[in-house]
Parts: sequence; C-alpha cells; structure tokens
Amino acid sequence: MPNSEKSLYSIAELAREFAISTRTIRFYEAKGLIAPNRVGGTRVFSRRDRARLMLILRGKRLGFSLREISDYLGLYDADPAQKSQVELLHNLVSQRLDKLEQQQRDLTTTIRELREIRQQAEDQLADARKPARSA
Amino acid sequence: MPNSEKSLYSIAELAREFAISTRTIRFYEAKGLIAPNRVGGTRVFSRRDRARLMLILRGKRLGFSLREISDYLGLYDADPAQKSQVELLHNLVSQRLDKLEQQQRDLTTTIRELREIRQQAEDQLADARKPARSA
DNA sequence: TAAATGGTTGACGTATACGTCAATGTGTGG
DNA sequence: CCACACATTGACGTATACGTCAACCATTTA
Repeated sequence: MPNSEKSLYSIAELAREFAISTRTIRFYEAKGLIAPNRVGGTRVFSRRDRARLMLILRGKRLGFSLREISDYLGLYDADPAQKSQVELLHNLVSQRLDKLEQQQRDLTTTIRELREIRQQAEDQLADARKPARSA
Repeated sequence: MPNSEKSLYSIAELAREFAISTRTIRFYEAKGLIAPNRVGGTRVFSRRDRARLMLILRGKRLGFSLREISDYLGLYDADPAQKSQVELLHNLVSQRLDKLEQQQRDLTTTIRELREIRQQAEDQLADARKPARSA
C-alpha cells in the first residue's frame, strides 16, 4: 500500500497550493530552506519538501525571518548521535520556546484588548438602536 | 495629587528604557506612529506617547509591519461619533482579531511541537546516563 | 570661553524578501 | 515541425526598517 496520496510535486503545483510564487520557492531553496531533487534541471518536490514548505509558511505567519525559520527547521532535522549535540539541540529548542511563549503572552494580551474594543463598539451600536437606560 | 510617576521623557530616555535606538523612534514618528510634542525643536514624550511606543514594540514582537501596527494603533484611537464609523471600527477590529486568532493557533501548534522535540532530547539525555530498560 | 552633552534634520548605505524581466532549455500535442 | 506550456538561471528593481554619518544648534559644566 504505497500511500494513495500524491507524493511528487512540481514547483508550480506547490506555488498554486500555497498561493505563493515560484520565485518565492526558488528563493527559499537559494537560502537553503528546502532542497528538492532535480530531474535534469527541473526541481521535483517530495512530500517531505512540501512539509518543510508548510513549516516555512507557518513560520512566516508567526512573523519570523527566513534566517530564524532556517534555524528552526534545523531543530526538526536534528537526529544527533553525540550527547553534546543533544544538549545543544535542547538548548536551542528551549531558547526558541522562550521566544514563542513570550509571543503567546503578547498575543493573548492583544487579543483580549481588541475583544474589549470590539465589545465597546457592539455596545455603542446597541445603544444607537435603543438609547434609553442611562442610570 | 498630580500622579507621582514621571510623565515626560526625552528621546534618549525612551530609547534606553526599551533598548532601541533614537533613530528608530524618529523613524516611527516619520511614519506617523507617534507624534510627540516639541519644545523648540526638541521632542518631548508624554506618558501616552510612551504607551503608544509600547504598543508598537509589542506589535513588532508579534511580527507585524509598521504599516499594520499603524492601522492597529488607529483602532485604539478611534472614538467615533458616527454610527458608520463605529461599524467600520468593528469590522476592522474583527478582521484583525481573525488574523491574531490564526496566529494563536499557529503558535500553539508550534509550541506543542517544540515541547515534543525538547522532551525527546531530555529522554535521550536520560537514556545516556542510564541506558537500560529497553522493552 | 571652551568643551562636553544631547538634541535636530538630511542624505546615503544596507539586509531582507521577494517581483519582474530576459534569455534559454525541454517535452508534448496538433 | 512548430507552437505552447513549463521549467531554468541571472540580473536588476523595489519596499521595509532601520544604521550611520555629517553638519548643525542649544545647554551646561569645568
């Protein structure tokens, strides 16, 4: 059962699927974020390449630079034999988690504030329809 | 009791407090994100200016562009008399909330994955010290 | 009075993240 | 055979977000 899902993609297919340009995908490759196989000169993307691309785009939605995303992808790749490598990985992951947790706090605060503003706007619209009830 | 807290700041004070450059603060002013008073030519920042700067920096930590942050600050400023303005504000706030909530989902997933990776690293470090217990 | 301190406005430089050609190659259908 | 779709690299252009001078003005302290 060799997995019924499609497992190879052209650059144009991926670009369409994720609503980005082919130029963008080539740029990510030039920056070392993905490394698709080649058939002749033509890039051929595997499911793993596609998964990496999804990680990249999620990183972008979170506001990270390509450099940061590159480091981040390294965290997924690592399969270290050396203890020192495991420790290094652990440190890197922990640092990244600290940043993400700070971001989550910022995000929670911001969402709370905007919900408050939205609520006030809704109250005002309700008052406009039924202006009584002051005291 | 005119509020014991400091209420006026120089550009250098704010730069130091938030670990950014004075150039950055001037740049934000040039982009219309803050509008400090002037005494002669010199900028004098109020507590409100400082609060806005904090909002800007939080927006940056969340990965937003200055343009997006500018729009976002407008949401805080609005105090609309017109019903249509209230509706517009409500729409803008709702749109922004959609983006932030998507970001929060991305963030939650990413944090979960990194915690998993960190856990695996910790397990490996534990195994290295006490390698038995395979089945 | 001279120098240090802190402020100002240009103007130019730079890294990032692509967009936009141009020139070229490759395979497939009519 | 030839057009057309789809791919390639290379080069140049562009918006954003500042950094980095230069040249200048105003206080204040030695």
